[in-house]
Amino acid sequence: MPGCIPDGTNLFTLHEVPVLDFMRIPIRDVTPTLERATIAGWVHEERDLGGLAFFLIRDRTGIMQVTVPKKKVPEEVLIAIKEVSRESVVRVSGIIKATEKAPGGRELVPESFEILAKAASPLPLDVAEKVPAEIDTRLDARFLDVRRPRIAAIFSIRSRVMEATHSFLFREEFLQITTPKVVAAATEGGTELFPIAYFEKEAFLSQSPQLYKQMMMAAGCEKVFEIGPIFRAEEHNTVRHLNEATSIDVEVSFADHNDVMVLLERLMHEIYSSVAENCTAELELLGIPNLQVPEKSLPRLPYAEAIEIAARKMEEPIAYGDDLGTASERAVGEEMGTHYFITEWPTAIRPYYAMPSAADPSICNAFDLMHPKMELSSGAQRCHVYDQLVAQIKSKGLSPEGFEFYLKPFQYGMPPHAGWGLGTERLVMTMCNLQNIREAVLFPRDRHRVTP
RNA sequence: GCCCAGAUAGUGUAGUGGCCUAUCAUGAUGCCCUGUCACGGCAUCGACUCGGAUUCGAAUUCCGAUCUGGGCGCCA
Repeated sequence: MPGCIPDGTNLFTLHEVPVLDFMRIPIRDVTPTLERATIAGWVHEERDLGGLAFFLIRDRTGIMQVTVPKKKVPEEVLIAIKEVSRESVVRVSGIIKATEKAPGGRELVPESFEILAKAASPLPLDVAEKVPAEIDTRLDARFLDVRRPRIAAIFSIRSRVMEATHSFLFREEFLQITTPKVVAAATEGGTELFPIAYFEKEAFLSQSPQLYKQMMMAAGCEKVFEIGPIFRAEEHNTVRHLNEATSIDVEVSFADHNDVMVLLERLMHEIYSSVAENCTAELELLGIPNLQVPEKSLPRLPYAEAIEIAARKMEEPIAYGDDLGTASERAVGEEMGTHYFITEWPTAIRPYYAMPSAADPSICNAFDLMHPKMELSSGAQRCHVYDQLVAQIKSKGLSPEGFEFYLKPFQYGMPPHAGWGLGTERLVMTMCNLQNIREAVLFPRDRHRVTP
């Protein structure tokens, strides 16, 4: 069978797609030992030397050279290679030749060269990366941008991050849930919400699944997770904020902050290990040949000590009770040199739902997971005692009436619980050493961008 | 929300009042080339965000608009 290799690795035969016309071998699987092959992909580069022309054909699995000795190929092939443009989709069949002169030690000499879809020119950006493109140009033509192997590698890694997360949490017997993204009111207060038109009612896009996760604790589910979008209507303009982000959210019953910190550091270790093991080619493309896997156990840095470090290393004064700004985060991160937790936060600067410490109610059982360059996750043991929660809402200057649907489960048997939310984009960004968080999302939503 | 910066061929850039019918690279088109791999050579094509002002003269200075990038706050 032409176009099929002996072990049946062909993608299409594997899935028994009856369109035999498209039978082709993934480029990665074209070895010098094959006699003939059909490949399909995009024209990455062309080099015409006169009597001899070279085409680099790229599919998802790799790039290989098609060599055209013009005097030795059919007339139709000559017509096609004259007509074809860069980034057109082609299907090429012919003889495989082992040769040291070609990348990968093999080349394809075509007997047929079909143009399946011609690409217009000029291209909105240079896929072969001879000329760089700015992030804005790239996002406008994201489909072309992602054709670049280096960019595709980011999303391959992101996919692996999500797979590792699922697999870890399922192994830990978590229940995967999905909760509404259209909500009636603020869940945490503070951050701005996107209002939406919802028939005759007022509604918003959800900024966090937090309250729903907590309700699932009252529902007796004990261990739940959700990976989904969160929306924040802040008009920030930075390389580490998005208005739509993907949150990995976890909530666990009969657990405190220490338990879920252990869960989080184990997850981080597992994600990094999985990427290091399964994404070697992608990491190589991104210039990270040796991905540093964080230790299974990460340092716990009490907030008070973080403030001390920041105060020592920074020009500007900072005192206990202040929020850690960007500069102080970096100063502390530099000192720590690894992922770490900031623990024992003052109750005054954390949300109403954080559980105050039994030993000292002025600090609470909240924590942040930090990468040396930025915050990745925040979490806490939640307050599960109804009267105490109402009191805390009031002490933050909020009105309990606005939290009726949230408070109700706390009156009918809410177990003690704790959880966290982890920013997927920030995780991928820091892991891949990306300079802009928009690199870590296919179609970012920022202050100015709603398309594509 | 506050602050800073920027906008020149499809893409990435040079340019600081006349030397700009605008530089370089990449690209596209045509010609030459049988081992390229950032192929090479020759020729051609293609741009100053918009509006106003200053000036003999503006890509360049000023004002306004539009669009964009970034810093801070806050956060994932």
